[in-house]
Amino acid sequence: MPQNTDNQYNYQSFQKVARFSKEDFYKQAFVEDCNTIRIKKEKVAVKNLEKIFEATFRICTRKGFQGMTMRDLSTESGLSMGALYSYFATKEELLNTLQRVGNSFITRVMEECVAELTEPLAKLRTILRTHLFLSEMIQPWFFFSYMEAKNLAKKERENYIKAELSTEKVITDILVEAEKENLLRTRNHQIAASIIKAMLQDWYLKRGKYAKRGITVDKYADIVIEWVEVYYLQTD
Amino acid sequence: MPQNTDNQYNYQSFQKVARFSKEDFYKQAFVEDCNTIRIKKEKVAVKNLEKIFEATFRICTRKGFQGMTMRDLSTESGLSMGALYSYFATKEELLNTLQRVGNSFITRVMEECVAELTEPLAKLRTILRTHLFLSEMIQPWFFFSYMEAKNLAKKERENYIKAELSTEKVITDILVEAEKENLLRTRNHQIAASIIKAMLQDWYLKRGKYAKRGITVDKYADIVIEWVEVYYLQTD
DNA sequence: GTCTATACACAGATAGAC
DNA sequence: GTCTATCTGTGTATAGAC
Repeated sequence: MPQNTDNQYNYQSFQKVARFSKEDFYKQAFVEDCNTIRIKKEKVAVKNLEKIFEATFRICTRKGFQGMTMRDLSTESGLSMGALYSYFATKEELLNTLQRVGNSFITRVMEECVAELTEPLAKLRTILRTHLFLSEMIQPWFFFSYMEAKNLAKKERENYIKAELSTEKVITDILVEAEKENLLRTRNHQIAASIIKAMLQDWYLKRGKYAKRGITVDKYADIVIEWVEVYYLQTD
Repeated sequence: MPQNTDNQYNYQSFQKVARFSKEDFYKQAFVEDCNTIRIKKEKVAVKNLEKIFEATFRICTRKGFQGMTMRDLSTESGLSMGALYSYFATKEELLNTLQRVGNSFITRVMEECVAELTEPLAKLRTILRTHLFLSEMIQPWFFFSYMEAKNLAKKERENYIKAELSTEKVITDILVEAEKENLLRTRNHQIAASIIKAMLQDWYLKRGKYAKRGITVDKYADIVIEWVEVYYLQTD
């Protein structure tokens, strides 16, 4: 992971220095599911999983998972109906796989990003930036995951909620820690964390709007951090 | 409309003093669509529209509009399949109607709420509170509208986006006006408005979370306004 | 104005050839 | 490992009785 001594930590360095990329996402999908996937050649499977996932995101952005038919997916991915079903048992299974793979990918990256940091404010800034950079890198996944969470089966939906709250908890904990070291004002940190979370989510939910206005992810990160700092560093 | 000389403006007074309520929502739906609705007795129609809309919200919160079948809707609303189809021509038409009615209702209320106010900061606070109170009163509609916007036909989807941006524009304009009168710091008001919009949306998108934590809409309004004021009134 | 019964299109899923 | 052809259930929508 990058040594995030702050200023030089931007989206470009995140992509370069980090030990992961979009491709790892699909490789991880294969490794996690290779027992249920009928195709055994890793190279073939990873390539097709990428086609399937990307096609799913494209279609679902327009009409949602329930609105996507397997024939849509077949056309858009370039695989036949039969081929599709050798990568997952049912349509619902595809949804579960997508959610699970994304969540474990994100959890891993978020944990790695602050592993070497100790100073609370640096940690806070890094967490916020990393979350935004991640949601920039795999925006379609974040959007999809948010929009389709309600269609998950019970067990998988619980996982989703756990992951949601865990991000918020990470932020809350850092805020509490920073206040203890007198680096921040006294505030209701849990509430603040959920407001901050809302700002982070807006990035991947309204990606098109920000793109149209020429706001890059680095710019947006600066904006969020500015709001947080003004809120927490303001002197009366 | 209430004379919103601020402090006493809360959710209770919003409901009491305002010239509208949840019931008006359904009445408006009938008036707007009475030419396509085959049922001519207003009392019957309004009562059934309420059943249909409420059932739609309940089902779609769980499985989305595409996931809802007409049989689901028939069961949940207590009307037969045949009866349902005398209120709208197709399933898609139901979606369009819901979006349209909600949008015009909201537009009307938001315009009325600041009609008698001139002081920019009072206007700002009132706009923010009113938006939150509205999304509290018809939360299921806000949630539904946000989640299903992508399923709309072209024309109706354009309307949705227009309405979205219009809220943001109203906030931006007030911020610009307030800065001109030296009531606020110089900031990028359009960006600020979109951050504020994200906070407002979080209320209806994460209603359950806030309820679980005992945060009322009045409390949440105070929180949002605090963030905005700290951001805009802070002195260097 | 509301119901039941039904048409018929299209969805998810699979078998078996290549 | 991938394809085409096909089965079967379920979806939207309507006709016509009450």
